[in-house]
This record gives sequence, structure tokens and C-alpha cells, in this order.
Amino acid sequence: MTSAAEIPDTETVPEEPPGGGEPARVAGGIPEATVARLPVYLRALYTLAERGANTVSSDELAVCAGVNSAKLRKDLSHLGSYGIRGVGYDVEYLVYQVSRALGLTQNWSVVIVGAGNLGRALANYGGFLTRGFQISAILDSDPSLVGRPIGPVTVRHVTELESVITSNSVAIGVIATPAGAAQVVCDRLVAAGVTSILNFAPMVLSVPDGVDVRKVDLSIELQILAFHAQRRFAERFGQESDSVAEA
Amino acid sequence: MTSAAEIPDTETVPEEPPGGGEPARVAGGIPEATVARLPVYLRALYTLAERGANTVSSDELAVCAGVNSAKLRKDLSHLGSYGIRGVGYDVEYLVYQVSRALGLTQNWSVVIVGAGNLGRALANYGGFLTRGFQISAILDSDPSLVGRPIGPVTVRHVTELESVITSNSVAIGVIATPAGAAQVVCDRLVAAGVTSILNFAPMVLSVPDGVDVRKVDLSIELQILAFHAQRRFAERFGQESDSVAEA
DNA sequence: GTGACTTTGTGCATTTGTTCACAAACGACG
DNA sequence: CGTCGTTTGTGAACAAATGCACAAAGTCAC
Repeated sequence: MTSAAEIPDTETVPEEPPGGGEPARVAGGIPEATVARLPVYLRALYTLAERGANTVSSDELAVCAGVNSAKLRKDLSHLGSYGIRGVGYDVEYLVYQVSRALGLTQNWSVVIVGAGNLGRALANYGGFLTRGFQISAILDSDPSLVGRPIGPVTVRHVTELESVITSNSVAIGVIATPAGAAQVVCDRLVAAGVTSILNFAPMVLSVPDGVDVRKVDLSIELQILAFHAQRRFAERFGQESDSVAEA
Repeated sequence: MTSAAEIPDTETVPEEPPGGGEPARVAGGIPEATVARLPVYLRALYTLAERGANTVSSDELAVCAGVNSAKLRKDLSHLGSYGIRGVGYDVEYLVYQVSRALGLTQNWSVVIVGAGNLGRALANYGGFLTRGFQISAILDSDPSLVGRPIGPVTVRHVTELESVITSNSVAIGVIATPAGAAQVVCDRLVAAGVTSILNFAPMVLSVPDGVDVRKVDLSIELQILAFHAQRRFAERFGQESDSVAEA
């Protein structure tokens, strides 16, 4: 049973042992916080694999990933019971399971919109994108950039957005345009069928239900750092900076 | 009276009204989740101010920021009681209060290490960095890049890292190097006195206590998107990958 | 085969974050 | 001056995430 879970191009998925205490709420049942950490574990696992490790304990892996080992075990337990007590986890097997859980056993086509500094940086990221992701195109509205080779592709004009998406089955769009253009680009991506968007423009995008947007925002991160830095300094100097703690 | 709503262009700290129920746990007492959202509110406020809005209700601001209005009110309440019932918040005053809470009333010096594609992109981000942040220098180990003008500064050699930090009182370091160099750079930043680090290199940095590291990781974001995309597709095609819906 | 040792997986208590719903506070208006 | 509609600020219920601590389940040495 549970053969419905097989992945077409590769082998069969290990079936759920019936005696398991937990109903194995795989698939959609993985908590958000766990999903956000899985990529970190995956990278740590790749690093360990390169070093020649065959197995790894939750403690070791937790150190590599920079998290608490209990948390790591609980996270992994959401994917299934893939460890061996007294031994640890088989590195290669866990790589496969985490990849599968994240949906990286298939290849995702990505289109980058905006070939400015940031778009170029992303397209050149090569090494980190290539695992499970493929840049189908990078687009810009500036004609003087069109034709310029960047990373694995050459810049094409943004008018080609729709055709690029349909002909390459692009599912993920990356917005690396100025803020002013972001919403328009976003709308076009959505209209063309893209349902996953990574937004680098510093603005809140509005999208219909069923579209997933994640944002990466430099200035937000800096401001969060500033907050903590301020707090540390205030503490250190015991100086209630403005109204740190009025009576 | 009711002068509490006036905008102090100086810095008169609004005193706690005696009838207040809560002891105003400002300063360090702001929850992490709130701190992470304050920059979003701040940007929305700037946008509203540019549009000429004088006051804004929690509902409007919540829409602009893309959050629930109750959450927004609770978040703002951690900074103090700066709204006016029946009216809303004074935009300019709230900008000031949020900025102050985030520590943006002072200027933070930032050093960027790594003048590759990403470092260049960051240095050129200009518009978004300038509010409260100033790029003191951008450094690289490649001699052929040294002297090249990027954004507001020119590239200097990474050997100058320590002197740049001390002479500019740099408190925030941005790591935009390849993963291989990140830990070394990080150690040097920390040794030179930097206690806030923004890491763009795809690896886990280890730092001593008292140093704050935030990471921005492209591939992690993409992988999280892939997870949700996979889940959506599985749902849509009725292909119950394992146990999509509970029970 | 047995016992000692290691490591997983998880129940549970605690902490942190979110959302609802409403009283208190305010301006406006006559 | 009192009433009315609006909006804040927050208590309380709910939900999510964390971390501890330990039984269960395995390996390994002999």
C-alpha cells in the first residue's frame, strides 16, 4: 500500500511501517518552522557527504546546522523514521529523503526578472542554484542589456516573459527589479501561471490566493541587526538611550 | 492638553500616562516577531507619508504592510501608546517612534566584505541602505578589484579590514564572499569588534556569544518555495503523495 | 547470546506568537 | 454638555514552536 507515493523517475518510496505510533503526517503536515530548516540540514548533509561521512548522529548534524539536536530530530521525524537508533542517520539516504520532502527530486525552472546588479548576482550564483533549480531566462526592460551573457543564459527582453514561462514550464519567478516595477512584473508572472515568487524588491506584493510569495529584504535585515545592536549598546553602557526604561 | 499627539521634532520622550495599565516594557522587552515586522511597518509609513497622509488607522496600515490589524496594534503597543483612539496614528510621529525603537535615529556604519556580484549589488542598493545606514567601505581580496568605484565608495583591499573598522566605528559587517572565505572574514570582523553580522554566504557561521548573526540565503528561500509548489501541485493533481489531508 | 552502550523518536511542559472580541478613549456634532 | 460613531489597546483563548528528559530500539564486544 501507499504505492501512490512513488516518484516516477526514481525508485519506490519506503512505505510507512504500519506499527508506527504516529500517523506520519508527511506531505502537507510538516510545520512551517521545520520546512524553513530543512534546507539548512540539506546543506550540512552535502558538506558531510563531501567529507566522506557515511552516517551522522543528530548531535553532529545539529552542530553543523547550528541548531538544537532535539529540534533536529523532531524536524526529521516529520519526514518519517529514517534514523537508526544507536547509529544515527545514513547521510546519503537522508539527503535523498530531505530532497524529496522539499520537492527537489524534480527540476524547477526559474525565471529572473531584472538584470541589474542584483539580478546578475543571482544569475551568477550558479553553484548554489543548480541543485534542483535551473535558470530558464533572465529578463530586463532595458534594451541595452538584452543579449548580454550572464551566468548560464543571456538577457532577453521582458516582453518575452509570457512566452518564456509557457515554453519552459517555469514555476518560480524571481523579482529583482526596482520597487516601482515589482507589482507589474508580479501580476504578469501570476497571469502567466507562476505560483511561486521570490521577491527582492523592497515592497509588499499583492497576489491572489494560491500564489506563494517569499521576500528577501536587505534593509529589513539590517534594521533588525540595528535593533539588537542598539539594545546591546544600551545594556553595556547602562545608559537608558532614550526611554529605555523610564520609571 | 492632548498634546501627546503633537509631533515633537526634538526628542521629548512621551511620559507614561499614569492611568496606563501596562508598565510599558519598552526597550528589550519587544518580542522578536514584532521586531522583525517593525521595518515593514516603517516602509509602509514612509510610503504613506509620501502620499501626503497625516494620520493612518491600524486597518489601513495593516493592509499596506500585509498583516492582520490586531497584530499590528499589538506590535505597536510594545513601543508605547502612540495612537489616538477614534483617529489612528500620526504618520510622522509613528515614523519617528518606530525608527527610534529600531535604533535608526543614529547612523550605523556598515562594511561590506566581498566585491563580487553580490557585494556590488549591495553597495549599489544605495536608496534603501541610506536610511540610517552608511557604507564605510567595501573590501575584496582580489587586487584587480581594488580601487574600482562601486556605489558610494571604492573597493579597498581586505587587509584594511581592521583599520577601516576601528577608524569608522563600524558596528555592522556584511559578508558577501564565497562560502570558503566567510568564516575567516567573520572571525576577523568579530576580532575587530563588530558585533552584528549579515551573512550572505551559504554556510553556518560560528561566532562567540554576544555577536548577532543574521543570514540571507537565496537557495534556502528557493527551496522553501519549491516545497510549497510541490505541495500545491500534489494537491491539484489529486496525487496523494502520502497523506495530504489529515484523516 | 548477553549485557553495556549509543542514539533515535516522542510525550510533555514551557515559551512564544496569533487572533478574537470588547471596553475605554477620543473627536465630532448638534 | 451629552450622545454617537470610530479606533485604539489589551485580556484571554488559542495555536505553534521549543527543549527537556527518557523509554524504546538498535549496535557492538566478547
